[in-house]
Amino acid sequence: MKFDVNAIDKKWQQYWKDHKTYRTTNDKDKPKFYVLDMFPYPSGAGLHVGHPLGYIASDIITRSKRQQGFNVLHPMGFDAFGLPAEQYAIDTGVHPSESTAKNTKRYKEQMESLALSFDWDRAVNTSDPNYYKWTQWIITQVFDSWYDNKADKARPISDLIAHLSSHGTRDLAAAETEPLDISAEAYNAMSAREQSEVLMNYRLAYRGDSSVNWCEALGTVLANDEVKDGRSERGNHPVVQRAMTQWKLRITAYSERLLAGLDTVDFSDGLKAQQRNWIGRSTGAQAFFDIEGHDKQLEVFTTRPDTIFGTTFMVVAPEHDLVPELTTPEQQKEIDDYLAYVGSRSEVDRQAETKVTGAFTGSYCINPFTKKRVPIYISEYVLKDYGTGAIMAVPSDDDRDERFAKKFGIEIIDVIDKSDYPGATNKDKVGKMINSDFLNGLEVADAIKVATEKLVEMGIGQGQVNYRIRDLLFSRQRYWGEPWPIIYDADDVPHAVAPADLPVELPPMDDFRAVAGESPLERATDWKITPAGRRETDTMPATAGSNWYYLRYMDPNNDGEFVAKDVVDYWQDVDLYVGGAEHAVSHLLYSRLTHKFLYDMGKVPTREPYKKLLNQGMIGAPIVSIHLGIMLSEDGQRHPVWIGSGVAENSPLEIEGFGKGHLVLDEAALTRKVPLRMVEETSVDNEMMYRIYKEQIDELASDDAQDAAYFRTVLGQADTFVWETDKNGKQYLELSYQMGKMSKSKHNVINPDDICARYGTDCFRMYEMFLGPIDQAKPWSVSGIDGVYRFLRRFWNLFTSDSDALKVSDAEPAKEEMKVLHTLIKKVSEDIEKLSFNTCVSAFMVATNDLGKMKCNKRAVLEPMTRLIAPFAPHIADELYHALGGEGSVHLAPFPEVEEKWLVKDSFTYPIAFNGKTRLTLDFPAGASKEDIEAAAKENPDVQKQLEGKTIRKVIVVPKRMVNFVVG
RNA sequence: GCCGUCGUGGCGGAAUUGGUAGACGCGCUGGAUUCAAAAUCCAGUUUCUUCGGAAGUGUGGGUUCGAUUCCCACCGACGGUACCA
Repeated sequence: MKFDVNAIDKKWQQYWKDHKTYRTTNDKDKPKFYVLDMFPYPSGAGLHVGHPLGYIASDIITRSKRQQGFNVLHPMGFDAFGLPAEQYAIDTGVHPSESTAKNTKRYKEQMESLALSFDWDRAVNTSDPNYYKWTQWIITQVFDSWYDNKADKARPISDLIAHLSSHGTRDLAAAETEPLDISAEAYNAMSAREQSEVLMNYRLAYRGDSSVNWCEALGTVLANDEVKDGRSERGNHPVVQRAMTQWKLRITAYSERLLAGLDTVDFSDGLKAQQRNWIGRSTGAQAFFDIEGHDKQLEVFTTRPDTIFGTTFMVVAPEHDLVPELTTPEQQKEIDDYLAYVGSRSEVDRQAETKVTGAFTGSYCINPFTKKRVPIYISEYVLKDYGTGAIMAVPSDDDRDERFAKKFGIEIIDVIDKSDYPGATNKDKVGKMINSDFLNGLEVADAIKVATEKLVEMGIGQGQVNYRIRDLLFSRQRYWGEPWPIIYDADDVPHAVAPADLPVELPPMDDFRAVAGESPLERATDWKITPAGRRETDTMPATAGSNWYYLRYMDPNNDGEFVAKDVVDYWQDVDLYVGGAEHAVSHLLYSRLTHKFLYDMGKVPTREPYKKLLNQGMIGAPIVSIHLGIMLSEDGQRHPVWIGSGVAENSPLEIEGFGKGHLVLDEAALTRKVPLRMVEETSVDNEMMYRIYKEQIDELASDDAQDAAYFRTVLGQADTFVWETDKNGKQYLELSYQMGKMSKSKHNVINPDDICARYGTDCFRMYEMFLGPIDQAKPWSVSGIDGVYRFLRRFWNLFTSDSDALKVSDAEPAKEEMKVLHTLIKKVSEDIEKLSFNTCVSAFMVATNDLGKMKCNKRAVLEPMTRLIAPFAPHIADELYHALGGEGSVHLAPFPEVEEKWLVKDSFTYPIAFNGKTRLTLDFPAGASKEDIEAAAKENPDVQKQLEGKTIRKVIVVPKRMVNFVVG
């Protein structure tokens, strides 16, 4: 029996594969537990050490639940559609289906070598037609549905058609793009095309005009969450606003339920807050202002109807529909100039500077409360897409309105006396109303109510709730996604493709470059034209496939349904979902939406897809840089040189072959990143340092690794090195470093394969868990992994003799030994439940150290330990379990249960504190009463010494905790 | 600006309901073993100290017999978000 980690890894990985140890059946007799990892997009770079953090954590939960008798669903799959694969294809000419297949294979191999206990027979791939058939089926269901606000659920479109043809829009409370007023007669008299347009106003998947994020470089529109700071999240290309007709999902119909559902799930507060912010619910009032000399009114949304008396001007968005009508001839030029200015500014410009700009239209509104004329301006600071695209401006109580008023010389009327609330800002919504006629003297909260009632009474407004969230843009003009399963007939009326005709497969294409905002599928003419009409050529975004994948794992090979009813009734929902926080809004919000829709359709039994969510923290790595300087030699020559990070400008230098001189650092003294592998991590005077040694560089000549080639290129950029010498006489350069995200371009990616090959998979798994709390960001550092390796070796040594032979005794274990075992079982069981894996590893170390000191080799202690450590170190556990004569795999053996009788203590060690400061400890029997302890403590000579010359004012005794003397 | 998370030795981090701050590991120091090295093992390692002790969990206050933990104010780091009416 040898502690050969690589051989043990290989042996057991093969065993588990051969025996299908992790196969999960839909066995309804056992209690279920569903542990899900966010499935990855399989990129060409493979996994780095940051990825497995979550995978290992969920695997530990999975294995322990399995050992506890649960039927555990723990699947993995691939989010294979999407922009990156397609961009890669365009860059390299490799078809996305090919690169995806290759990367998927690599990911699977890496995951297998990490001993992640997935049931690979249930794997899904979103780009597989057998999978996206059901993605398309779901979207046809969404297309053929509308949202009934009265029933507060989605209903079939046929119900809506029946309603429209018998009652028109009367008594219809539906989620809609815009309010319609159509009689039954009018509806029935419409052409098929016109009726279809009416239905589009209500469908949950609909085609509509709007201003969208257009990315020229990617040739497609993007959803709001795919745009960051006016640039595309993928590729960092500029994004502009453009009016286009696009497919959308009516997520706004579900705003309220998406908010309410957050209270029922176990997600972190931060994540819930992010979703709430994204939905952005705000309560206020709708109000209509008369426009002087016009029939039309200007509609605004305000959260502060109490401040209408302070409204001294109006502002509408530059893109607002009424702008042309409002603009008077005298103001035409000014408005045109301003619109031209706005048009010239990109999203990035607009966000970068928040100058006060605007222009007067020449028109006026009438303030409904004061009856005064208030001028109407246009300005960038009012957004077309929020509220009604128009505001009533109250310069006294809104900072932006105030800045605008000051710039344009508009009157400011104070309407709120905040003197009772020192330090209150406008956002606090507090104070007493002044200069406001019937509102005077009211507190703001009351005034809001009264003012809203007044608006209703006057018939010019009402209370209203507004949301920031927009309908979800669900079209992409790209190739690598699910085609929208829609066919337009001869009248251009869209129809969902019948279930029997799904999937609508992607046509094979070689050139799928997007051209001028047109989907590449437009060019697949044979595919596009069908007997029933022309196909929709837009594809769906990557979220389409990932929105519902957790359901497909339950029943991955079902040809007749996306998931069978009895199966989903058994598995229900995800008990624990593990993944990165970067999906806080997009993926999690959209899959919650899909789930709620399926719930309305009666297809899933639960209201929320994910019960509990765990976000693993990012693992950072040092980005190490080498410094370039110039040596100005005495003869005036300039030589670029590599120097240590600590060498200051003007330091005298002397280099063989270059002569004497001094160091110059200028703009060109760039720092170059170096691959981590070439770098030595050391600690000098307790300071963490990174060094590169001369002897390592000398070795590079014989190394043909990619890193080395890069490094040689870097090193070629200077004439020589200015070496420093350490105490052993070795020459080195000191490097500077900072912590950062792992990325290929920073040369700080650490591949788990390398670590596993060197230390074994079990060591890697335990080390990742040992790094710290799972949900916190932390730096990767190789130092420390040796400690975990040593621990595993010591753990192994408990079972073996010096000559590596199994040496386990059947003798009765001592009480102390059983206490160590059960303390460990208790700690590990509790901490797994708390998702506190780092403390589990510590507990294993403590127990191993203790048993090592006791020289314990009793089977009754060691055998349960193999079952206990199995979720963490699956290979070594199975090896030792079998060595002890275990049958089957340790991973199907019962998880040890704590026996409290071994944990009962006869006595407790009490800290004895004086005025709260602990000075000594004393042992008292476990059953001792407060009085006994106090009396015994007072008699103790050490205590008396502490009490000398002092008066005891009070003695606090907490049994089984501590004793505190309050003295004076 | 707003929302959220987090501040503990040289480093990663631990500390149950408010009850011995620094578990465990790394690193470092000294020692054993060795021809030597690696590996392994043992001891020490918060800071200051007049060697009696004293201080100490970002800063300043508060509650308490007792605060890393609870409350208030502030400072800093990270993540998200932003003319959102």
